[in-house]
Amino acid sequence: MPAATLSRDQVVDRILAAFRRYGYEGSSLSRLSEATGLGRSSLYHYFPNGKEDMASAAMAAVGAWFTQHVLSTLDSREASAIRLQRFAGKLTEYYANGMAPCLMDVFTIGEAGSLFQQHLGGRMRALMALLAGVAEEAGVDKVEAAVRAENAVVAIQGSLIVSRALDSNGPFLRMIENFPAILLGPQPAK
Amino acid sequence: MPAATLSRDQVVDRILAAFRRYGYEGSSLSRLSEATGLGRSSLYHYFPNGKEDMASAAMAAVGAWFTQHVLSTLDSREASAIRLQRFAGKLTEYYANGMAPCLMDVFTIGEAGSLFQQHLGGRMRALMALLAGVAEEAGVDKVEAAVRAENAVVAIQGSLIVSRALDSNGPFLRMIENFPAILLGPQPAK
DNA sequence: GTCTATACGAAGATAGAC
DNA sequence: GTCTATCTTCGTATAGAC
Repeated sequence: MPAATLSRDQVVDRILAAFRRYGYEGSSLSRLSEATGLGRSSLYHYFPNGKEDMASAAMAAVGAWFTQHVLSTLDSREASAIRLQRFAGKLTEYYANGMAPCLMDVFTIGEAGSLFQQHLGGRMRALMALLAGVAEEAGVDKVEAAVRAENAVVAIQGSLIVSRALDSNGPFLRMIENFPAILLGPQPAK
Repeated sequence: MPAATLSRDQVVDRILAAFRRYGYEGSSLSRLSEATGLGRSSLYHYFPNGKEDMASAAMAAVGAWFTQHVLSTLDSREASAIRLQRFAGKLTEYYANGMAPCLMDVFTIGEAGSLFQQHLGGRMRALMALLAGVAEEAGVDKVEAAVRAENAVVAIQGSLIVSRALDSNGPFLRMIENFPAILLGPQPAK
């Protein structure tokens, strides 16, 4: 019933959603077919190398979305705290308030790990570098900024897992609220 | 070739290792058979309900190991900081210096999520309660102790993911070093 | 581009001999 | 308890018609 004419981008978005939800091995072609409304043959038309191509496309799509909507929030002339707040807001959107898994987590498990580890590592490093940059601009020492950027991505990923395990988005939302302080604070005192 | 006579516990340990490494869907019976050195029939002899039974056994095994070796470190009359340091040491062991995934992460993905979410939630809550208790004993306010316990498990889980994504255990080891401070510190200042 | 059909192996599971 | 054999369904992939 998703029927009719989905653009390729829309197809990839649905594939991405399936991978995030079911993982790489858990996303069978049947599920991907169902998720996109496309028959197997159509899927192979778009992605000649099958599942691996679909996963690559999903990675590329999430990369583009992140760059456009999330990372771009860090690139303005406003105060660091404001930018980080906007950044956190976009994270909240992307992670569906903390209940949607991160592809960087899901794809480090199982076969996908070996297939995409390098790519994932690059993404993670790039994100950390950007966040460290924001902290530095706010006057944080270079070394300390790198530490805090690492703490920030650790907090994002960890809060997603804990939220899923508890089936409650509390941990994620608390992380989001505290997010600017992770990078800028000398300690929010809470 | 692992051949001969593995005890049931040893069998379960190998099954657990496979699940942590390949995830639930990624751990096919073939892989589990190979990992244990047992044929399919033998696996079904030990685990009549197949893969789901194996996963339950793995969860139970990791629970027992954690209780015996990790959680027990929190239960002494020594200073909180000392206990947390020992706790962190055991975590390091369990997570193989940060390079072995956590079952709580892996089993929140895909089908395993629906099968074991409740169990996982209970474990996560129990762990947080214990850690919060240690912080309280050290004089941290009850509400703040709960927040810090949550931050602690978030840091554990997040650092594992970031370490895997970067293919470097740096993030995990830094988290371990800082672990007591997460619960006790008014801020380690770095 | 999408459909139907089909191939083929893998996955999960069971039966029965030993 | 383990082995061989078997069964069924599923997963991945391709061929060829429309």
